[in-house]
Amino acid sequence: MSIQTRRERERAERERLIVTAARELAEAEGWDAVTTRRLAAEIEYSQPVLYSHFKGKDAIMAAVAVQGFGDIAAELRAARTAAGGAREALAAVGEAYTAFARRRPALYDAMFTHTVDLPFATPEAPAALREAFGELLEAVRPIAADGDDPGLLTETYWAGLHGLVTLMRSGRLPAKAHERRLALLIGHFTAGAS
Amino acid sequence: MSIQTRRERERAERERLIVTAARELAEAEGWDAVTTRRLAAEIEYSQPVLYSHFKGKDAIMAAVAVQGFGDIAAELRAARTAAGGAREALAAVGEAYTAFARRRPALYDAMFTHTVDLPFATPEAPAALREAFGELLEAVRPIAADGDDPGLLTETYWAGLHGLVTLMRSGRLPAKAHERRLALLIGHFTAGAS
DNA sequence: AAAGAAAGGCTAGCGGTGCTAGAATTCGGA
DNA sequence: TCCGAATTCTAGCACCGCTAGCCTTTCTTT
Repeated sequence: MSIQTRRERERAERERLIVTAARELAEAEGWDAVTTRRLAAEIEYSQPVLYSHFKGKDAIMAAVAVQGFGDIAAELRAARTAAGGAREALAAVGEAYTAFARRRPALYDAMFTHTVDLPFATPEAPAALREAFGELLEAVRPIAADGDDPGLLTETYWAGLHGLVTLMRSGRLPAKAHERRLALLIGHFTAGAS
Repeated sequence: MSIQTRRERERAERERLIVTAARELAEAEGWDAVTTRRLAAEIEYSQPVLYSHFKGKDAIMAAVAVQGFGDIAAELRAARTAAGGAREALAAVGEAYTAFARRRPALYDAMFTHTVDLPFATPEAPAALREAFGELLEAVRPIAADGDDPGLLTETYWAGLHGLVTLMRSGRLPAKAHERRLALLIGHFTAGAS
């Protein structure tokens, strides 16, 4: 049994190596630079090894995305719990979200832009993903008006944040006034709340 | 001179043919199906002909996008002018925008998702693009509070709409509750307006 | 009308992509 | 020590965007 477990351990380690290499390469040079050949060279194995771990390149990106959900969940939680009132918490979470997107664009793309076959708004979604959404939800819930579904309101707020960062990163919105736009979004969502 | 003008006319016609073929192919089978070989076959010329009209595939997509801006501008204007009050106009424009995105996803991607080197928030932006944004602006302006920059508010509203449609189309938001999310977004933007 | 010049489109090919079949190698167990 | 099984690699497929250079067609000039 010991040999078997060692093999499995080494295999898991190599899988982590692949995901880490993909993430670092993407963050350093963008996803276009992450080719299967390049990635194979990076981990010092041949290309087909990648396919014994993942179904294809998209699956590798999905694994990177899951890592990212863990990261952003932690950052959102830190921002939320450090804030004073409900208004401040919503603003802090919004700022943390857009800051994450701007600081780690490649990771953000894997998580929210690239087509990926991860289950999202279902119970089968990865734990890290549900946790990240949960942080948004906890920040939105206190400012939800009576009769508003907090989940739907969170999705709408999330869409606003997502739209801001994607339009800005593609050059369709000038980065200059980002803070003011974000303030407008937050202001309209907190209008009439305590 | 007549020969020269005939040549130019034929050349312009062929250019239109390329853009139309690209748009139709993209709308029928998605942008992945739009390869230079496929496109060349569609217009019954060889590949290099494409490059005598456009710098590359991205430039063809940009040309398709510009067509799309004209389309959406017309639809937004129709929705806005048909609406009664300011609130209704904002809602109508929002609904028209998301309906356009859902009805013509490939076109929407070329316009708002795909990386493209069109100038956006500058005076050099294509006329159709500025017109489309202008329609949004005219719908938002009446509900802007004193002290709010209408342009920035429009950009923020636009980001909300864009976030909703992109997250929904990538499967990250369930399509089911789209109308309710849209209503929430519109409601928060019209809060406190006439 | 014939010859030269210019313009335009085509064939063929380059270097790259994601992915895979099948050979070669390594390694544990008898 | 040898065999069988698991694993890794080499080599290659079909496709991508793009381009060099030949060849045909068309216009201009003598």
